[in-house]
Amino acid sequence: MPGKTHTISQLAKEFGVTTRTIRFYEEKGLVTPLREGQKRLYTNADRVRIKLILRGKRIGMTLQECVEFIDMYDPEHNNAEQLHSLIDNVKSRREQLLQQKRDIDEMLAGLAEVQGLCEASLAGEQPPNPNTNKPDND
Amino acid sequence: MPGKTHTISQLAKEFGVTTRTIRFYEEKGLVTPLREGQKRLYTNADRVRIKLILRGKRIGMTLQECVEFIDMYDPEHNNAEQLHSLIDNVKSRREQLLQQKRDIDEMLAGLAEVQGLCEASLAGEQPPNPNTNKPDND
DNA sequence: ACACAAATTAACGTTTACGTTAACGTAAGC
DNA sequence: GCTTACGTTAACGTAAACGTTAATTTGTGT
Repeated sequence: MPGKTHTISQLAKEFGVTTRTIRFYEEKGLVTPLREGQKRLYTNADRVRIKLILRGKRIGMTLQECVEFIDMYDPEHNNAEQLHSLIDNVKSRREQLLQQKRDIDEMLAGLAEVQGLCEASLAGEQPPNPNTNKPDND
Repeated sequence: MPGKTHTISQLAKEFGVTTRTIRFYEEKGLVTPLREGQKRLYTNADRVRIKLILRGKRIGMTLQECVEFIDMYDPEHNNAEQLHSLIDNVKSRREQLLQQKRDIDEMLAGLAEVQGLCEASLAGEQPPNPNTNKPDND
């Protein structure tokens, strides 16, 4: 008993994607909703998978990477070898995520700088000369 | 006098990309290196542009978005209207970056959980039952 | 019974970001 | 003088992630 299920358009609306997108994920094997005749029925687990996919996409992961990420949660990894490789995977993922955070922080700093220049330029009179503030050298 | 310049393969090696990639960025107008006859000469400013492009890509920006980002630093925006729209742009960019940071933090939390399960499973005897820890419901 | 919204499959089109030859010029080292 | 490494343009190929018709089918209200 899958509890409450959702239609494709419910989920599409909830997540701000098209139904085509969700069906595309199914084509790629990312979700496998139940069927009631022709109609797709999405369990809450399906919903969460889609949520995780979209979260991954927001930070630039490919769909394949999203799947790999989600699959880490699955109990398919029983023997020690697979567990070790999974842990390695987790570690490199973490490195990558931490790098992304550094990148984002640098960008945020850059944005703050730009915003400061803009506001100063709007407030004061001197036309801005951002060249001295441009990222030129290391 | 552009100071020290770099060849395409120097930069390719430094950034871990192919020369094709750098030439592709030129095709798209993202960098415009000097020429010495047929050869491309990259100034340090070019180098930094490429660096910023690759940084943007790491967090999932398209090349076009990277350009828009970099262009915020440029002194092309003189009148008030453009400055205001630039500030708006900066603000929405920041929102997006902050969302990405949240996404990353959630993923890091997920990874920590997975790693914990793995290590527990390797240490102890009980086969893991990650179902109770899987992201099932809200 | 009939309209109409919402679901379905199927297939082709599009954009992005390069990879991959091909075919050739140039400069350095031996 | 010959190889080897590195440079060039030009053009075609490709994988990812959908968008976009098109041509039905199904479900719901009246």
